[in-house]
Amino acid sequence: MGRQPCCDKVGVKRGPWTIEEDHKLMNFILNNGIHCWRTVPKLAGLLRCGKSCRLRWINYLRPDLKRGGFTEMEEDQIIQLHSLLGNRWSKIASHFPGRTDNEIKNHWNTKIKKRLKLLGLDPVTKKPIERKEQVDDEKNKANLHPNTSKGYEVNVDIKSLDNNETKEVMPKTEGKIEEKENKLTWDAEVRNYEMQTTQVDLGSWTSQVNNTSASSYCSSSFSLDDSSYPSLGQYPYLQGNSLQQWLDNMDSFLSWDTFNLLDDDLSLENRHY
DNA sequence: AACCATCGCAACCGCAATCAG
DNA sequence: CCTGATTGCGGTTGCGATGGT
Repeated sequence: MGRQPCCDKVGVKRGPWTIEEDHKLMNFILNNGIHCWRTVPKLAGLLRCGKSCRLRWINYLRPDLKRGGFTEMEEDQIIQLHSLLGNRWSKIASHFPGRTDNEIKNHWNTKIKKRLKLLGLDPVTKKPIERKEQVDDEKNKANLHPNTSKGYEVNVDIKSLDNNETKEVMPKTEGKIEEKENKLTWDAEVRNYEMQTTQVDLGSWTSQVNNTSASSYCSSSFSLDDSSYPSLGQYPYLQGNSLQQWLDNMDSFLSWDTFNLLDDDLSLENRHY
């Protein structure tokens, strides 16, 4: 089945967002919630496509975003999760409240990969690079995975982490991971990892994510009249502040330190939008 | 000072998954 | 169940910032 473009690109603005546009989008979402991304730009008075609005909100405007560099602990956790999950950035990001998949992906590509290489480790296998090359040679000989030119994402090897036999992660370009067949094993694998992880209370985090009440403001299907949909009051750190106050602060929101300070005091709710 | 290379990150693109009629 | 619409995701690109020559 073919796919329509998300919007007709005629008359749709592209490129970097202006502060004015950000204000409009934020104002709209905080007042009305997200009913349907496709209608958001029209209702908010923006010449953007819904997809662009969604991305802007998720990656930049959401109040619960944690800005600032990744700590070494976070990096280590990303590396561990990546060895389990591969390039499934959204899954990885779900373990980092306030972080976006885009942010983690960028950080991985620009920093962590380099860091691992400096340590003489292959970013994918976390094994010494020499050994990886050997493996590649063997693959070439066997004429496997012609798409390796696509990059590192095709070689996720989590077998080395566990003796179970079913959790092989296939490259996306070769077809989607056999998620359904392997789902139970996969979930168990991730749970196992989470139980082993002591740096972050992943258990409570995932339970938050699974908690239906917590998911209420993350739902993408609510009506504009529905009191359960995301609104200003759903963001704990905004309670007590007027929308105008917050928007005023946003005049200088390129400096996100304000949010980071708030983040220190308030535990953030889950972040699936 | 001017130019070039590299880096970092926001934003875009296209596909797959999911939803709704 | 089928089909079209919408959302979510991961890969990639574009560009401003920064550093080096």
